[in-house]
Amino acid sequence: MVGKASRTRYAILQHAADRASMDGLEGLTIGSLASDLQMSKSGLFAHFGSKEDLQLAVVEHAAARFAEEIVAPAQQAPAGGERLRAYCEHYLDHLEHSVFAGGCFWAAAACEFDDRPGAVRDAIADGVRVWLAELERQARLAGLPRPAEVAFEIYSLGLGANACTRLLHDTRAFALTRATIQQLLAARATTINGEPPASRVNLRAGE
Amino acid sequence: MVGKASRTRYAILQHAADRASMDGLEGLTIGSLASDLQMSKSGLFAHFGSKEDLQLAVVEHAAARFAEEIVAPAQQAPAGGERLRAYCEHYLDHLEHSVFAGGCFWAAAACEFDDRPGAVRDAIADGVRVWLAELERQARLAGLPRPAEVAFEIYSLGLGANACTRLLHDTRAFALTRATIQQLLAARATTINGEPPASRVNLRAGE
DNA sequence: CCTACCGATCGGTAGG
DNA sequence: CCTACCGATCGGTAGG
Repeated sequence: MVGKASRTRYAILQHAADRASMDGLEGLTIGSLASDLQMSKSGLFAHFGSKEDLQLAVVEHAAARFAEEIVAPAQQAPAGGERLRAYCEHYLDHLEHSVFAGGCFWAAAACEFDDRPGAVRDAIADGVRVWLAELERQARLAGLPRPAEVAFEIYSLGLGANACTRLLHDTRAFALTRATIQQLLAARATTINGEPPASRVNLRAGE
Repeated sequence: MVGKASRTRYAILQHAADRASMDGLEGLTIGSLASDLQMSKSGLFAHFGSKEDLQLAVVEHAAARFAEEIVAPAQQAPAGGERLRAYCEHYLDHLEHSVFAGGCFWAAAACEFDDRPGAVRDAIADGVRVWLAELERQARLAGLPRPAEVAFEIYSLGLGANACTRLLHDTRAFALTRATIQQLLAARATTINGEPPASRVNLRAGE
């Protein structure tokens, strides 16, 4: 059974991740979260030992949501190039439908904590590393040359899409990102500068 | 003559931009800035009318520094593809040499304010728009197809390079970014999907 | 989960 | 540019 306390905790984390995607993890305050959720400050605080523990719990929660909404659905697509496209598509959908009110939680968290030492930063960095490693793995399975470059490019385009839509309110950003990713996967799969891809056939598509 | 007050103001803004690149514009506090600069709170505050005015002044200062250190030096290169490469090179140098202690001020500011309405956000968005428009202009002068895509890609790779170095402390990020940009400019300049570039010769190189 | 409270710090002001 | 101060809010605690 899922206890009342854990349901309350989930509701706190969901709301906190939403707020953090807009105002940042440091912008979260125990007082304003409590008033949003109609609890007392100390009632909310009792679920966590400190503000840092709250921030860590929010990062964990956001990782679970990312896995649920972007990584898991893409497992339907065969490994390699098609799964890479599925990741991009689900990521853009996630942005387009504003799963978190402030766009990509990870883009916001990475920028905010990239110069602050501590456990929160380490947790955010781990999440980003896992994502980059998975992109690189699929690029390699797709037989694309320089898979680390492909992973870096796709990751970067995600950051760009998030920035263009959130900051510039540029509605063309989604189409632009889709076109750019199509373009880059096509270009990479083509012989360029005399370096053909290792294989055009996805040998491990069934794994 | 440059008055004492304006020199003090410059010193405040330089230090504030440095701090903001690490802790964000909202993380700036009048008290900590004053103590860093060995002034009284109200002494520092007197240079600005409010915290928001201070943030706006910091954004303006950062725009001037970006123009000085990235845009101006690249004017040495001929317009078009070479200038695009020069922009990338100077941007990466700017990151590599940590002109601001926390890496790219603009990447940090864009993430932080992308969901907060107000004058500060508008100023940041304007700065980003100017940069994207200049990248697109040079891509067009270079005769590259889809200049808006090229601009978006280069902008995104800058965000990626900043994130990889600051958050992941990944020292390969600079080389990876340089390689990726070389790759993308080469791929774009090549006939792909039956669409040749408008012109391989930079007709307006002398402008 | 609550009320009631703590010391510290916030942005900002008065008056010089 | 300074000292001295304001009300509000911060993270966190005591005690229940």
